[in-house]
Amino acid sequence: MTEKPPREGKRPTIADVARAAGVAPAIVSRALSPSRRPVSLEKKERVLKAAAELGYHQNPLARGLATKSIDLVAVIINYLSDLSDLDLFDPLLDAIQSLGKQAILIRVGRTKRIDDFLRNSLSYHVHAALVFSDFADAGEVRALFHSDNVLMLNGRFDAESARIRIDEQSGIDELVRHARGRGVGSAVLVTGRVSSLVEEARIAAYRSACAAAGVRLLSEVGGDYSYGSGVKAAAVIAVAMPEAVFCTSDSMAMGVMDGLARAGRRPPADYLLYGFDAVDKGNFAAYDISSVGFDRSALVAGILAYLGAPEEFPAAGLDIPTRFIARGTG
Amino acid sequence: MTEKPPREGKRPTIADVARAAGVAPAIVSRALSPSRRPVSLEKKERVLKAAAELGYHQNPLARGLATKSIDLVAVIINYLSDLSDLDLFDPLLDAIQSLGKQAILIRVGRTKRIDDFLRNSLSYHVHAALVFSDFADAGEVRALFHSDNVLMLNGRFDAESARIRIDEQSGIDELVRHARGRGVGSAVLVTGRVSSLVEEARIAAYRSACAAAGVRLLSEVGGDYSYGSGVKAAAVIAVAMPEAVFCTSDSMAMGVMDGLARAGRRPPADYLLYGFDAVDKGNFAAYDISSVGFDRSALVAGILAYLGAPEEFPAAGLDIPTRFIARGTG
DNA sequence: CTGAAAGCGCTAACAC
DNA sequence: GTGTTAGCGCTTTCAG
Repeated sequence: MTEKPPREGKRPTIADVARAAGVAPAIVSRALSPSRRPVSLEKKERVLKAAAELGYHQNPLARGLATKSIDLVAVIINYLSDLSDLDLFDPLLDAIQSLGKQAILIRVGRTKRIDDFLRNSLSYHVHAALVFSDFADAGEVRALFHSDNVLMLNGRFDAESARIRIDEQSGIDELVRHARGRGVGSAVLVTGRVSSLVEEARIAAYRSACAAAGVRLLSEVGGDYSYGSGVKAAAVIAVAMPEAVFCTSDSMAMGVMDGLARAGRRPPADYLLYGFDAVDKGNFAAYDISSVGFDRSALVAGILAYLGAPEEFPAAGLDIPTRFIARGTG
Repeated sequence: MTEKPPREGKRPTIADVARAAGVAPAIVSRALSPSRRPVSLEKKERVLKAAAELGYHQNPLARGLATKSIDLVAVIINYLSDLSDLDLFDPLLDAIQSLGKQAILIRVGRTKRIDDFLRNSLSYHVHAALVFSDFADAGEVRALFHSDNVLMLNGRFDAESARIRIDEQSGIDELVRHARGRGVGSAVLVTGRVSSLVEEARIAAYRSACAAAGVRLLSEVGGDYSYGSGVKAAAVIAVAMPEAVFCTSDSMAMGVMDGLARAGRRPPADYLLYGFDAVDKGNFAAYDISSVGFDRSALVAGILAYLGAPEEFPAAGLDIPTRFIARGTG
């Protein structure tokens, strides 16, 4: 790292490199461009040498202003709080960076005013936006971003938007059939934040799967995806013990398990327990919870494909299938 | 949202607003600036009205180029994988955004070439960088960033760098004394990635605490902070069962607990088990692990103070004390 | 208080 | 293949 700006205190610019290499600034721009642009080999080498000696680094602000594009991907989430987030976002960050882009993580929390986060922010100019948060539909997001490269992963897509959908119905059907096969006639469903479209669809999937399999849904208990809310739900469930408990997150299932253990009820002996997400990072021996999962690397690969060539992404979107994953509790 | 750019397909610029309001571009710039700059109230109102009608949004790239600053905070981490990361980064993101800034998350993984991620990237021009990853020391990071606002949170600081240090020794001393008080004479230490400076210091703290308290450290078993590595470590530990097991992460402690349970050994009856981090999100009933923790909101508050006014940050850095948190296993 | 003009550092278009 | 020129959209002197 031979840092040696020509003018003290200022970083070298393309003009400095041009001067040092004895060429025009435009030549430097071309020589340093990743795509092959017309420059003689000899000059290119001179430029590269001069740039290295000066410790030159391109100013992405200036480039972004000139090209109207920037290698930044906005990742819009509600929270970073669930165990399953670790499984997903760590490899996702890696994937984004492998493309030479960087991720700007926007956590909208429970506000509905997503544009407050974007007003005058860089986010307007990102290469692409990955929308996991359900607090925005496709139209809103498109209006918010300068970029049209918006990938909806929250279920709130429309005909114009690129999307990846996790097909939860398939895995849920399988799960409920499995429970039925083990003699379950009635069950309780513990839900997450019901205002979410994804959660709404998930709940509907459980209802239809239960109806189809002949499992009676005794009640639905509201939670917030968290372990603590599962523990709370257990208090309600314990009153009229069902044969099975379906939870729309693994964390809640863990909570239910511990909550019901206080009442001396343990799966799978006393009831069958099912989670959702099939998290790796939370697959502890003490909570060996049967669940519904999908291939996360397939999701990341899909996102990667989108980021690499948004225009070639299938117009119909991508569907990632889910499947039932049998573990110890059901 | 009254979007109505004057020229089709292009976002309105400051010039468009100026034209609509019948003033000069400079006036618009001043009127829209957050800091109070000389503009007559009447024109300011005209500008604000015109901007709203046109759906004008400032272009941060252009502003950044002109002002050489941008409201972006780089957060540099190794991985996003531990349970404790959820406890920290969710509130941290919230805090950064509350300042009107956005976070760009840089995951360096196990590469040592951190600058590969930064080369020609926006990161060079961030308002500040928060360095959690230990793959860079203070000097390297300062050289990498255009900004001098680098906050070291990885222990690798020098006299010039702002820093927040988690004082782990205090909590570890307390923990070991606690174990000694319960009759522990010998113990095994399960460590994380030892190439990390923080981990190195943590290990040293355990050694000195054990020496001081009169606890014999039988051996040190290498892990990688993860649950799985804890399970593996248990196989080694089971051979010569110690009176206590100290782990440098809660996740590993959970793994050790499950691994030793296979051999029929359970804490606290058969041995005492201690973790590190005192994660909230992973504080499950089945893993009620005694641990060392610190006030995460104090850390976030410290970071917030730094971001708000880096130059006023105490030159001596900030120390966050840790304390022993007694739970069920020790 | 106002506005013209000069950049910030880079790329794209156009001549040569 | 090369160099010149003209912006990208904004802020900031600096006269008025």
